[in-house]
Amino acid sequence: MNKTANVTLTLPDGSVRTYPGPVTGSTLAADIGPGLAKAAIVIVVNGEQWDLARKIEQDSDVTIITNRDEAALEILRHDAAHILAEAVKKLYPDVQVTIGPAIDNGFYYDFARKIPFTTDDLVIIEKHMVEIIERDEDIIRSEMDRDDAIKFFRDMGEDYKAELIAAIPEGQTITLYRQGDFIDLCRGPHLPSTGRLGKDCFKLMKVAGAYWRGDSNNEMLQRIYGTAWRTKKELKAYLTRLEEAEKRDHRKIGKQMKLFHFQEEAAGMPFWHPNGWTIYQQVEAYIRRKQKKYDYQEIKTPQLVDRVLWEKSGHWEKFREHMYTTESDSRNLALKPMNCPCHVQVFNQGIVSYRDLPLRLAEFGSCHRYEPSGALHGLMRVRSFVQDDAHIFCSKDQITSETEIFCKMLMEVYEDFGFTDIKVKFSDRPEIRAGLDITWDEAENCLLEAVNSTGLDYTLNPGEGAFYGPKLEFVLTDAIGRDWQCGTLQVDFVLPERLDASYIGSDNGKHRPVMLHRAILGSFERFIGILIEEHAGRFPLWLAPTQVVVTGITSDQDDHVRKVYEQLKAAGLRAEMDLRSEKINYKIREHSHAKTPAIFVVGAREQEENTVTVRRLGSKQQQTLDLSAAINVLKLESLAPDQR
RNA sequence: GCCGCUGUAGCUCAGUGGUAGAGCGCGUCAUUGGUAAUGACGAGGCCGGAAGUUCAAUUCUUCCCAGCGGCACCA
Repeated sequence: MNKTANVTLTLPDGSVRTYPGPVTGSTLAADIGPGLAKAAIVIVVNGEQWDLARKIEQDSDVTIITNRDEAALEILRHDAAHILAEAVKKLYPDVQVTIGPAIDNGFYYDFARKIPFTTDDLVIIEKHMVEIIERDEDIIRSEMDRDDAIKFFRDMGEDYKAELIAAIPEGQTITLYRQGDFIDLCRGPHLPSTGRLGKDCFKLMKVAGAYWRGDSNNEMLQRIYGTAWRTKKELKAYLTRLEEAEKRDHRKIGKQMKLFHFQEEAAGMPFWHPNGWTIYQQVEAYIRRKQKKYDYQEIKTPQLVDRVLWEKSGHWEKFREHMYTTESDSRNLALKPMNCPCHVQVFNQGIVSYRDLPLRLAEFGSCHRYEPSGALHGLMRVRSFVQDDAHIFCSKDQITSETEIFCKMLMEVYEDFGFTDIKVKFSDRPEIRAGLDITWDEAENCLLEAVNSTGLDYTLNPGEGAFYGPKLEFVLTDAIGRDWQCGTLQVDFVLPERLDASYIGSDNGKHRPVMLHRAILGSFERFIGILIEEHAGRFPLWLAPTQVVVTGITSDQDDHVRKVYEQLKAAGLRAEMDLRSEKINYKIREHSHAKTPAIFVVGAREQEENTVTVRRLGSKQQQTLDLSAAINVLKLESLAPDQR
């Protein structure tokens, strides 16, 4: 290449700068202005992020990324990971560094070390990180030959790094980054120097174990998590957000509002209390109405089923470790972990005609799964749960229309619960699966065609299908931006085959039906957990365990309070009364804390006029209404969204 | 299941090698008050379970169980 050739850089606004030879991003930024030079983080060269110090030798389209850009976050977090690694390496020379990527909201780094880190270590490491930032070391990129790099790291005693390099495909450039005397294998890019990460913009959060390369057969490494932001203010906002999320934690609210509890003797299996069960029943009644509307038939199937059926269905082979079993009458029985094989048994009774299809069988099926102890998490991951499960038995040419109808139903349900931000994922065949590849080809094509015809946007989730078929997964986003996968639709050609389901077609011949497994809420337990966190316990009236509390100003109104309470009950409202000889302030405070949506206060005046003074949760306003008017307002509002 | 941390009154938590304490809640009594805490008194604990060390264990050690934070798993 001609060394003196001009290099012309084109900026996003179309302006052009020409240099007499290779030029770095730093130089370009400085030429444009000192402000930009200071704020610049990396430069995007023809769509690829480059370090500012890297020489651009060809004419290129470039964009300078500054610390004001969202894209800066990832780079900065990645740097934070390197700084963490340098600090740890310095403080604990016996560790081996492995990998340390940027993640949502922060970064982590995995270290191989015999002794685990303690939270005290974190404080020390954090201090040392601040020192590294204050030293403001240049971060220097270099390239190295593959074999040299492997030897280089092996000689340093960094076997994990050597293993990582060995796994990089031949021919790919291996880049190293050096800051001071710390060198790490890294794709980059990085900030120009360690000082560019604000010393008060990051925080180490927690230590945890993590398997080397994410494989539970491998040894466990020590992972340190941190968070990093562009400004101190952003960091603070993030920490506040975490605190807010913690206040919504359904386990905490579940205790406060007496919704449910767990105990050792039944780990992972909720005990529903009256308040929680009220919510549960509302949700169930709602779904039952929806299913009726969409022509589902509800059934109920046994809890304990002979192992033979699970062997036939294929579940035994894949999931026996996670099934509860028992023995009785010299039969091996398993508590059902799912409902589908039982639903096929219902389908198989008698002879089904093509005229009966699609046949939609729904069950609020109570299932048990022996989940690994470490997976349990409040209501979100339990060992006993109930699904809003249903199986649609149909012919192949009904898959598309059934999918469309299901998607419509699901969207209605989510909207009624207040979730409007829904993502769809398409999961195709997993590595371990049942059925022939041609069967999978067909199932995947059918489902793809179906989802395309719904017009919904979806993303591909490769290899994440169920073992018997591909699936759509529906992910909703809650009030504080967290995603929850709830709904699912799975196309299954395998189970009908295995359990020998058939129907008589118009040609008078025997045909295999297709099974569509589908759920909208997923499990009631988990969905209610999500609702608790979504609403932070302040449920809309139709779900609230207690909808209204009536109380008097003095005990002179006790009889009247009882009458109002009776009228509320007669109106079908979930009412309570509070006759304690406490001051009104005290009672208001207490019922507000209990998140009761409405408080009716009746004093001498209200009793006289047959009115109530209404105070709604979240408002300090009060309004005096005729009793019958107040009851009507609540009655209307307490209707479920599908009943309005 | 794996790594780490935690387990004390109904709840939230303090504490100690010599068998325990606070606030809230709960009960009793007084108080009858107009929209986020009226006061006094009182009752509550096998300090997660089992072993071990010790004159003595809630405290130290080991194992188990459960919870929490991650990892892995999730039909």
